[in-house]
Amino acid sequence: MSYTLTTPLYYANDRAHLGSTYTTLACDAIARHRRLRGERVTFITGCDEHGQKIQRTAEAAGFSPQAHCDAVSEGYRALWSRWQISHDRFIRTSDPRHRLLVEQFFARVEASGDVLEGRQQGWYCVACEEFKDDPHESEDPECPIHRRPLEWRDELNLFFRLSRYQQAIEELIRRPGFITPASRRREVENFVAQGLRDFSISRVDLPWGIPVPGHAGHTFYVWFDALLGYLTALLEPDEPVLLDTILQRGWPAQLHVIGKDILRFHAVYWPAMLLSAGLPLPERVFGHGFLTREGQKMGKSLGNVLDPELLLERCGRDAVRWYLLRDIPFGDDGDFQQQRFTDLVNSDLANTIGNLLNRTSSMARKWFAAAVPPAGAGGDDRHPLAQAANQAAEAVNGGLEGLDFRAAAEAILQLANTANGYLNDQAPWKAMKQPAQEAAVAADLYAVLEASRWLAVLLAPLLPELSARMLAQLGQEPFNSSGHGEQQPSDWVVALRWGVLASGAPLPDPEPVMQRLELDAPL
RNA sequence: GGCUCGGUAGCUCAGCUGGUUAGAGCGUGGGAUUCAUAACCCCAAGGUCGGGAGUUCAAGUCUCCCCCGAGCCA
Repeated sequence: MSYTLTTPLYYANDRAHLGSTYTTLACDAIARHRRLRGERVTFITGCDEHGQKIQRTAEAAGFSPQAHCDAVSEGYRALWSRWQISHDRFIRTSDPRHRLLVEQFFARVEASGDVLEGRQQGWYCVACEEFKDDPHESEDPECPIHRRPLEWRDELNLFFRLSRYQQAIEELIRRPGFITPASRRREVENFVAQGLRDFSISRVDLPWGIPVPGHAGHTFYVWFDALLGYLTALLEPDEPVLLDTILQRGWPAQLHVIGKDILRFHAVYWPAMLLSAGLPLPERVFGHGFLTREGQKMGKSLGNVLDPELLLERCGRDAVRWYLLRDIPFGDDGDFQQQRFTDLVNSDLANTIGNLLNRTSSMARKWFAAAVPPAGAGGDDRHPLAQAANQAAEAVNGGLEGLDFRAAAEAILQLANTANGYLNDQAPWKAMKQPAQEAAVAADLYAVLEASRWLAVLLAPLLPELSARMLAQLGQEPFNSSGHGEQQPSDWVVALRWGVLASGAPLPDPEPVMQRLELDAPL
């Protein structure tokens, strides 16, 4: 069983922003969850490095395009490493191996008769790297997205015969579950229903690109080669570049996670290209929404960009991951609100979950020789908390499978709430003052400690670090969900059983597992 | 201009095929408690469900019109 998932290959024009971080964090949670369940995962990310926009940005900064891309992609790599992203592959489309693969892919497309010469004439937005259809203003048209002047182009290009795949693509996008969330499907359907037109896959006079074999002066259009990065990424770093090998290395992908803006490339152009090359299609394309900040679009002009580096430094990984995954329905647009961010992190993580573990461990230590108390009835899997834990686990697994992080997070919180409520109802601190209540108190504390352990286990895919800290407080080993190093794939599944904590096992000194966020200034 | 999706308590959102006093979490106010990270637990306030008209015994839930926001297309 192998699961291949990808983030977009981020355009190496500028440094990473919160949006790419968001996408990558979400994919990381999915990848970790799959690994924890024992699946072999190939989690791909990387950078898309060709195109005129990058060439110009590099030139403007006085660098060669390659040097510029080296720096930008290194920035991404370093950032993902700081966020502890568990990707298996980081592909750069300026990698020489990628060029070899693109050439092979193109040869197949050409052999299928899907490459045509044509004249491309029209207004071009370099920032979009796209031709714009019929700008109505006759003079000085602007790109509606970038509000920059469009450039007139009139060139002989190579075209991909997308029109030939009209029917195949219609069938594909009709398939339930191919485009998710379903709300985005209609948009693509409408686009396809208007009739697919051949699109140009090469540019002339663009040195910063992969040369098209057999067509001197042409380089590949950036989107054509970028998507192929998903394939190159699958090859082992040392093996020969052979297109067919990818079928043994995890292609087709199970999931492409992308921002909603590039849905069309992934749901229409990309499958058609694959069909032309005789390769199987990805199973699912998920287009998530965008993040705003305090209700406003983030942008340089507004000066309200939230820098992922800064966020990480001031707030830490757990807090940010939690907020983004737990509060923003994955798929919808979301708004980053600082007040809500700190409220939720403090309430959910520090108060509800962290404090539960802290208070329980503290009582157990105080009254039961700094160890896990005798389980008694607390170890029975019909215990109310055991049932709550099982329900939570089911909801977490279901939620994560369906890419509904919010549902998963809420299920975890519900278990924590139930456990807190149980503790208050049983009031062991009162019972301990009564005679002959030790066994009952022990059972209650055992059950709540177990529930806390389940919380830690269930948090592992979402917040691996908090999970590890909680497990340490319970004297348990953390889970390795990164895919690197030693791991027993089934450990996590086995851990989802009531009664794993061994009575008498020592409990370490309690220490808050989650600090409250105290932000005195806007981020 | 055409089409799509939203507009429900301060905030984030649930409310299936229309049916008792519209729900949850966070925030706010009060109470209780002391095991704990001034945490946990309990209770409460509060919303004419964007506006208007209509269908119906009955509409947040259906129809039409309008307003606002987001998006796709032209």
